[in-house]
Amino acid sequence: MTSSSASGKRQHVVETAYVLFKRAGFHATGIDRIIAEADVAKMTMYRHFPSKDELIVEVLDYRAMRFDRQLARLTQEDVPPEQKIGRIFDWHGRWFRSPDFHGCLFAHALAEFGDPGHPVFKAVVRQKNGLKRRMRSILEDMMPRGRAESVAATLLMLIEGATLLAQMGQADAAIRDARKAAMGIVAASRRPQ
Amino acid sequence: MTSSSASGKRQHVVETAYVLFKRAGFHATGIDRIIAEADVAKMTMYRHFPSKDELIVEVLDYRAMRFDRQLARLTQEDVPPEQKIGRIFDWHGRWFRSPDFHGCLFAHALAEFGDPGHPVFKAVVRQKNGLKRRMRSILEDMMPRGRAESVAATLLMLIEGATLLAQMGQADAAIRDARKAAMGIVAASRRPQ
DNA sequence: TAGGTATGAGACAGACCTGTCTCACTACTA
DNA sequence: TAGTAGTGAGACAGGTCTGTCTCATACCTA
Repeated sequence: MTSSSASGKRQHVVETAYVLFKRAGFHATGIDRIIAEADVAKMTMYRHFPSKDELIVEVLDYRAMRFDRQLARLTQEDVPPEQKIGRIFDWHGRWFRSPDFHGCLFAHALAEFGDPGHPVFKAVVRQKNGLKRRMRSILEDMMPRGRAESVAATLLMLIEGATLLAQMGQADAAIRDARKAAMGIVAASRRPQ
Repeated sequence: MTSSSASGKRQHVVETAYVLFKRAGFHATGIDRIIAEADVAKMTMYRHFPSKDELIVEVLDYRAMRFDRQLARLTQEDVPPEQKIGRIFDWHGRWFRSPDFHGCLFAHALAEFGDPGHPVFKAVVRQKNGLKRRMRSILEDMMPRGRAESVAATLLMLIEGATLLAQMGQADAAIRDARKAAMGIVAASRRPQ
């Protein structure tokens, strides 16, 4: 990490904070810990982010962007909608089995910042709605708009629930059951009524 | 609250802590806040609970017990299994609409205590497995044991996902879609294959 | 060379954290 | 009446928290 890169330090702080927040949570991770791990001066951090809360929002937005990009790449290919949905669930299954899986950072953020007016809360809502919107647009190719919204919400619930069960050590069964239920719901909703 | 009741203070601390944890989270709620709200001396609290972590476990176990009791009462009547499952979802719907709903305290605890070896983590797993077990035993009256386990896990995921969406302000749509999906899955699994 | 920008290092403030300790008080019981 | 258990009030220790401040240093560019 050379100091010449325009905002190298800034991004490095975001990524370091992400890892720490993911492992230990938001309140339990102090600024001192973040700057020590990132090997950055405290003032460097505070010059880029006016407060810890804004750093948290930045971390969440950054991860949401990366997640959305992966999702887009995963579903851009010209395959049937069912298969696209299947790929989303498969992707989650691989995520659950990844070595540093600690549950959903956004769900955790919602747990620690439950005030709907808080910027962190809003960042979480943005991400979850983004995922739902993406699934809905896939489903709209095979069912009416209103039905697609309902089915997308249901799939989102299955994904969120599976993520929670995966964090409790039931990753394999969770993704299997969730995927099966999802495919069943999608198949049952095929065609305009 | 008379001081004569054997463990009146103890239970009062548990219930006060529950309200505060629910609203603000675990790390964000300090001991000082709890004893001030409960109007007890600090030593009174520390004589009953050796540490904050053990108080948290006590709060979770207490809430898990109350929840399980309500669930038992809700499903003891002699009605078809489908109807029992429907009642569980309806109960969650009412919970989502209750004035002081802040999401699932156990899911929040999992977010803040992600270490599988931590007593709080274990308390969460106990509660979630308890809910799953109860649904499984209902389902076993209408489908094979292995199928009941899978369906119960799926219903649990729907409930957890619906709770998260409800916290994000989509309570009505969430419980409607989750209930509908659940009833569909249960109906599709009826009879021993 | 001169100037501007980003950074490093760390002291510092003020608040809050968990947990311990002492001493006095109340209420009940033997 | 004497003793015991539970409690209240608050000081206290030692640590951590967020956020601010100063001063020195490195680097790039004009």
